[in-house]
Amino acid sequence: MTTAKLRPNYHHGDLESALLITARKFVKKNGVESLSLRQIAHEIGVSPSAAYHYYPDRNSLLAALGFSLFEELADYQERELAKISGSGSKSVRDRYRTLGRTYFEWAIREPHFFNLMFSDICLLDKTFEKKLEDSRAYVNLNRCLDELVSVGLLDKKFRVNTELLSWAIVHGATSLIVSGHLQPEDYEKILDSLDLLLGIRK
Amino acid sequence: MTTAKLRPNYHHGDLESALLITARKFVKKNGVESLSLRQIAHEIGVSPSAAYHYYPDRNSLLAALGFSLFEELADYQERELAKISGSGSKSVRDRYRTLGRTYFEWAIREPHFFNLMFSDICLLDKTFEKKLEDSRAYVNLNRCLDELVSVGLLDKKFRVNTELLSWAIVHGATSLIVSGHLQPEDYEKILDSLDLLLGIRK
DNA sequence: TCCTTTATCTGAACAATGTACAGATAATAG
DNA sequence: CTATTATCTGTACATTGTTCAGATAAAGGA
Repeated sequence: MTTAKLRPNYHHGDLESALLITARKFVKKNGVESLSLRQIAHEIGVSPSAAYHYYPDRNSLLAALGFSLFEELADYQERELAKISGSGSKSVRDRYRTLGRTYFEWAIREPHFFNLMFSDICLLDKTFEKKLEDSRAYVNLNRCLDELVSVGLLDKKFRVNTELLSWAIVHGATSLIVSGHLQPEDYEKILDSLDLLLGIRK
Repeated sequence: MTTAKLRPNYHHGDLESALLITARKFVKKNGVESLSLRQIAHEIGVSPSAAYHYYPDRNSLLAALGFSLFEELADYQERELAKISGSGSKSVRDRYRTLGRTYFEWAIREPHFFNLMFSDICLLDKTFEKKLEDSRAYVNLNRCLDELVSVGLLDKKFRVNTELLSWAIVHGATSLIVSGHLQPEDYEKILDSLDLLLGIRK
């Protein structure tokens, strides 16, 4: 505490990130629907309308949170990737699997986060405009697929939109499981089915 | 009109389905978030609390709507399937493609419906308990894959969880496009990428 | 040091919402 | 014709997102 204040939160100091952190806590526990700006303000110790100095409305705060969650996911993926050393064909294959597995595990662990990230709240947000090509997760996936080619596990002539296909499969399996239409054990089944079709033995 | 009434909606006659139909209209236009029980009641010409005789709360009405939308999707798919006659390898292949294409087109045309169907509002609903195996769309997919085998387009030994894989790919592509992370034209790219890997020429 | 300006937050207000509940009303059965 | 039951009303309450005029503290200039 730098200075003693009569009203410690009148000038909070970093209300913007406090809002984000508290919003994250609420969404993590009970999902997007349950998030209340007033409850957040109350928890921080600030008036109901204080948030409007930083976010024009409730959805803008949620969109900002959604954007930061993509960064969190990429962080997690990169931490897990770092555990796999080497550049041999086995390591590259491991890294490719890890990208999918971490995506899935993240979503299972934090389904409310996953739902926010792909909800229409985040759809039209300016923050997302730079989009895909700059997204770290997407860059990592493309790099990994290129490594699969250079290591001989994927023929170069088949490397056409494989990043889109990979994402669609992993995201589709994950989404169907998070939404309760498939079971968690189906994730492996789906990947195994693909491997079988592609003639890859485990 | 069977009988002239002083208050035509006091005993509405079929309020339950009127609620569903009106809820459908609201969700179709502006999505789940915007749905208001009071607006629905007002549009039907009934008091704000009338709905509670049929649905315990707002989410229950939405879940019932979600369930009916799966039926609608299956209806649409079956109408499109019926346009393809014959049982030759070309017709079977067409039918398989049609199942995916209709899923995708339905979602693009009615993104708010798609979002509701796979939201957690529908997650814990009793109506969904019979689940997958009874779902007409899922039955149709399995039947189509079996036809692919019997017609020689898919080796029997590769027919392991291919219904899960097919659903994951189509659903994943669709979900990423509906949520704005991919573009509509990426749907074909994803399917083409898979065909390329599987050695299927168009 | 004092005064002005600017950024930040308050507090009261408003309309809309989901939901609960006691009672009114109409259809139905005896 | 009457009693019963299903269906809907009307009122009420707490909560929410959002607005806006004004209070407060910090920063900058003299």
